[in-house]
Amino acid sequence: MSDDQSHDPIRSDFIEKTGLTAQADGLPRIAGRVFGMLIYDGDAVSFGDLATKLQVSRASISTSIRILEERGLVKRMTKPGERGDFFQLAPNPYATMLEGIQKRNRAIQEDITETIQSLPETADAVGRLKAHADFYATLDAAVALALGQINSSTETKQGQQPAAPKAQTDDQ
Amino acid sequence: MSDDQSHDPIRSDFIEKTGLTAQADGLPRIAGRVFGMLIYDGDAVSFGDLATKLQVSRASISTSIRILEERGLVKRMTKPGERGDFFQLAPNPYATMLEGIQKRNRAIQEDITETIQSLPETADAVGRLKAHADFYATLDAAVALALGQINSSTETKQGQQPAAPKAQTDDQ
DNA sequence: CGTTTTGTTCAGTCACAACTGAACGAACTT
DNA sequence: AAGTTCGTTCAGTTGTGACTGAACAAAACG
Repeated sequence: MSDDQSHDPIRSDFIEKTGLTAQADGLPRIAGRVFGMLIYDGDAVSFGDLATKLQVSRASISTSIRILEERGLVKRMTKPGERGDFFQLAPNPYATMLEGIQKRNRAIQEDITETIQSLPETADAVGRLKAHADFYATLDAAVALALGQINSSTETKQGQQPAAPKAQTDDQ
Repeated sequence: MSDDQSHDPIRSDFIEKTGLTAQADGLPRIAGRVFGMLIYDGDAVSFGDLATKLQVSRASISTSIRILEERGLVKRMTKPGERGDFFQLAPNPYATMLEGIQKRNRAIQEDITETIQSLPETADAVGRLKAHADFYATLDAAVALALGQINSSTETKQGQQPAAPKAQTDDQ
């Protein structure tokens, strides 16, 4: 076995950093480490391996995986001969992440817009609130652009998987 | 006094939402509420008023203000006749926020790049790590674009303040 | 000068979310 | 059938950070 990565310091470093980044993004750190491990290792990883190699309880793996699935970043699968569940990165996780950011920005922007509308136009807060809303609008435009780029570049690089842009997986 | 905003439900609603948004961004909620109050009320607000109107301890105001100052979002000032400190939004807070995001994204991207470089090119993780780095690069480009837009639009709207684009404040 | 106000700091409290172990149902093995 | 293994769920623990009150130094009052 040429790839017993258990003590690869570069690998564990990367995984740890991914965990911290995720934590700063409001995810549990373990979820970030799972994500990092899936990026680094590439192929489908078994549930048990996640728990063992990351040295955390299976309960933690379960909830972390649930979160990552909810966000559309990870896909659960099975292997023909094998017993348990396996996991790998979802087809286009980065686009999905951007969509999440987009959704959030738009919700905030909407909130501010509603505030403005429920205010008399003469109120002197209106100008500043509009600037605030504009900020999110600009940010949204930028994210939309990034999303376009990422989608087009993945279509080019990988053979085009069906790639349904709306990707309605039957999530619960 | 036509502007006793103490019981304006729209106002407190906005301030509360700003607090929640800030919390999701990793700031203390009270810091977000201070920020929201400064946006809504516009003019310089005294230290005491912040504590009183937001109904929190002065200690909380102190630390929240410190954080907001460190991030360059709020400026401390004094009023000629008055006793204590006053606060108002920094000149271009939204640009500053974007710069913060930019800084973070670039740091992450750099980290990933270093990981890639310390890896043999043959390692099959390299491709996925590059995609990961690409994600942050694309995001960075988009944020840079948004930053450009925001800077140019504020230059247009407000009279142009010196607006030093690099704005080296002696931070912390 | 002494007294009051102002803002910061620090120790302590509190709330909350991450994480764990144990209990559980479901599916597989024998 | 009994016995494993697997993943989820739930109760309990733990760790962390927000927030407060009190103590404090500095400045403004009288």
